[in-house]
Amino acid sequence: MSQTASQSVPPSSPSSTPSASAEVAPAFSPLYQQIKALIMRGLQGGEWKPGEAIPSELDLAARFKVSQGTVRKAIDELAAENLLVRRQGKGTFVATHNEQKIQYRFLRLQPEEGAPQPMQREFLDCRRLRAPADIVRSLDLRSGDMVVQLRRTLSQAGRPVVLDDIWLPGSLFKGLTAERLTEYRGPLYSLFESEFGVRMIRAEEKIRAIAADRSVAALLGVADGAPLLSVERLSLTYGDRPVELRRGLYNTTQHHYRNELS
Amino acid sequence: MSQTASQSVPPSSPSSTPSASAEVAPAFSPLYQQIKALIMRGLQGGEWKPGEAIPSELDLAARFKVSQGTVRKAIDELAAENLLVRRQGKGTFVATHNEQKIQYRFLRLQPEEGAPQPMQREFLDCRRLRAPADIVRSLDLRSGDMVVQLRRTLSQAGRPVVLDDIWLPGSLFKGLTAERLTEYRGPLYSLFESEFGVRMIRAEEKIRAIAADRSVAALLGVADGAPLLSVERLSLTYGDRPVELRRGLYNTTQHHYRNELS
DNA sequence: AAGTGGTCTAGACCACGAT
DNA sequence: TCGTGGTCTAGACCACTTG
Repeated sequence: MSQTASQSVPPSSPSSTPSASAEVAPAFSPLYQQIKALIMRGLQGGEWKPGEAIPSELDLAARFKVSQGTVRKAIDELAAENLLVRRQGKGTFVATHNEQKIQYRFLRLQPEEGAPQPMQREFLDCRRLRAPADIVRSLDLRSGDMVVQLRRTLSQAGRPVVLDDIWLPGSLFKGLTAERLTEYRGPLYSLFESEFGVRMIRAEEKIRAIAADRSVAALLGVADGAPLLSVERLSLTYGDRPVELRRGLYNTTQHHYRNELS
Repeated sequence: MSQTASQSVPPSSPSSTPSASAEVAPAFSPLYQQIKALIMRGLQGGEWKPGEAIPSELDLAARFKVSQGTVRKAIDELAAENLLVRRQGKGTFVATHNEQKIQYRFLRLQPEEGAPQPMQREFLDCRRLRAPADIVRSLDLRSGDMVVQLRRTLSQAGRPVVLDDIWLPGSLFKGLTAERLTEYRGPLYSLFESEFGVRMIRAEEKIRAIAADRSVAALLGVADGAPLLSVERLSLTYGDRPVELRRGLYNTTQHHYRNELS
């Protein structure tokens, strides 16, 4: 804590926070935000792995020399951002993509009627190539960098519903092969998390309606020119660094994309 | 407060909260939740109107005979749900749909490039009729109830981008006419709020891709069969009562629907 | 019974906005 | 200068989970 920890003794200089040089704009942040940043750094650095418990509030309070209430507020915000999950009586846990409950944390597609069903995956392609210009831009790479490109479908009752094209930075996904993909049980993000230490925290989606071209129509089993939902998702990890670009095409005759506004 | 307000004197009976009969499941809720419910009742009852300030935290604490911290936590949650807006140094205000800043609180459509522009509205239709069966179901009406049906477009640079069909319970929107609609400046929800006291708090959307039929294609200036984004929105007011069904068709050649996941 | 998160209180001080 | 929300603390007790 650069900010004086014991509030009862006021700091002599009012702006005692910043790191002396370079920094100009922030100049101050509440204690709990600093604690939040420290916890986040621990998460990013792998001090606590997904699914594991972080230290108790009292432990963290002792470690950081602040009150439990301050730690609590930091954790509250991290829990609100879905980075942590509180469980009363048990502890606070690092969020993960392989919870038994919500299978696809980011997939908003729902069947028109009835409860969400598990989907069957099939991988059609997995290759490494130099990133095309648009991918370079989206993933914030340098031109010439390698990317892994995947293509897969999600099916329900034998009918393909989703066709995903996925691009991943080659530097982060060194040993990713078609084999690893097909043999892995569970969501892709779960594999990314456990095998490559890449944790998707947040994502931004751009949604459009497009017409199926011939090749896509064949893969999804729809008519040429049929309307499809185009979902372009950019997934981000800690520090809002982009680590996946996904272009999905959804057949929405039996499904819809569900969203809540407030 | 049915729960004992002064914590220092513990209640003799541990389960002194519930209202004796009928209720079985809840049987207990934290003090701040009860305060939250009371504030929400004030909002619903119109004690404080949209845009107005609610009493200060200390005032509310005094009124409800609880500490400021408890009121604070209640308000925190209401602010997180976008029912209230905190403004440091000024007070806490009732959320409204006619803020200068975000013009369309619920419209997620963005131009492909450049900043969001204001859109031109045009009303094509406004009529009262007996609710069709599907509308009855969605709006939780009784069969035979009247509804107001609107049709309008939103355009940008002279090109129509959105075609909305809107259904509203007739009982809530008694004096709604085409004139009122065309002469009103500002978002529809702002008009609903100020003229009819109907406040949209939350909404659920189902999104699909569909092909434009002939009449729609003509209105949106696209080819017959062109893919369009179909956005079905159910808007809810206090107590999750549905008060609007909106079927929108978006031309997403120059725009996209933006969403954030976490 | 022990340990965890969850609630509640009371009081201090800070930062912001209006006066 | 005053009133507002925002931060921080310290301590009490409650509710849930595990041994």
